[in-house]
Amino acid sequence: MANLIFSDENPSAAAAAAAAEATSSGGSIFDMATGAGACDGDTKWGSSLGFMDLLGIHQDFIAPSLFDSFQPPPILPPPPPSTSSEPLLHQQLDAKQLQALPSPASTLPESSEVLNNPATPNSSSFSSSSNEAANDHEPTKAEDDEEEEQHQDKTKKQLKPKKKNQKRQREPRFAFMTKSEVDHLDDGYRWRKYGQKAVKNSPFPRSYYRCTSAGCGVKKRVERSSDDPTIVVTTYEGQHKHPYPITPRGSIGINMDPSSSFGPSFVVPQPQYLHQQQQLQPYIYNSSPSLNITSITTSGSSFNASIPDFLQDRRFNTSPTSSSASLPRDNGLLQDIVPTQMRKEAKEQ
DNA sequence: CGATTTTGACCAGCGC
DNA sequence: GCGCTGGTCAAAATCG
Repeated sequence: MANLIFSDENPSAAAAAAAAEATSSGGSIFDMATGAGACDGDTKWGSSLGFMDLLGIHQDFIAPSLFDSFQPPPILPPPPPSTSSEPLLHQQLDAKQLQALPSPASTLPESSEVLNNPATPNSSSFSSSSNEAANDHEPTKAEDDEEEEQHQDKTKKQLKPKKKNQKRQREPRFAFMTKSEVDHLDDGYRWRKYGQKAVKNSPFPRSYYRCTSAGCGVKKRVERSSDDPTIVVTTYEGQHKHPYPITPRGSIGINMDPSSSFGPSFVVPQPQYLHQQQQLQPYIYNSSPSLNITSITTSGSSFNASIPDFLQDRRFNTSPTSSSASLPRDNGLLQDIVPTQMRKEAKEQ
């Protein structure tokens, strides 16, 4: 299996890298999803499966994993399990299996899709950026940035004073791919679209969204893979600092716990809710056609900081088929990194 | 009528 | 320095 580290600030490169790596490894990751009728084949992507479900987030799955060791902050208690609403989930692993995993890099999110037809794997591919995440090691700085950013929002409109001496600091990012017909995945938060740009070498535009909650600077970008239009690459930037929004559509795992406000709080929406929104297919990024793995990759010590709680909290897991035995050990991270040069070459071919 | 989306313009960063 | 590209702004249009 190939863990993919998306180059930090470049989610689009992430997608490209994913594609490139898949290509270079002989089989396209997209082939996996699209081939063989792509899982439920004619599934109505937009009908029911929750976004978080797609991420392999499993409500009642609390097997220990390496992620535990990366979890300083108290995490919100997972919403009540909803077994009936998670048809694609449940491949729980033995805790020992998890702990046997060599590194976070090869620690995989629970792969709900494994439960689907094995011949038609779905998957989601996660990645997190970490350069910027490293900056977050200084919470106060991050907070300052937030305030500054908010302030800028107001001042920009007037004279657009640009920071010249300091590079624009970005929030930690993480990106993942989801097989879906729906561009804008409903993750329970409310987003406002503030821009759209054509993507080079892609017929599909990239959309920019911002969390509508006051003071929350979380952004996300959504674009489709040019290689496989059914693949949506979503990149989150920043972390929500507010409880789950109460939407007209009902409460969704609202985090009412004040203690959670000290840190980023991605609260997992109730599956029931999500199921009403759309049905999406998690897309496993996996360079090995024979495996069915959802991977989450991070790099370095900023691992924790770069991954939103809603991801961390779910104890990402490996699928049975992706046990450590079938995975490269520590070299997984390195060997799977596709040099930019290689990616370019791959694309040119 | 407020919220959201659309869309062209603008700006910063980066590579050449 | 110049051009390209990504990211953002903001006015207008649209939606609910």
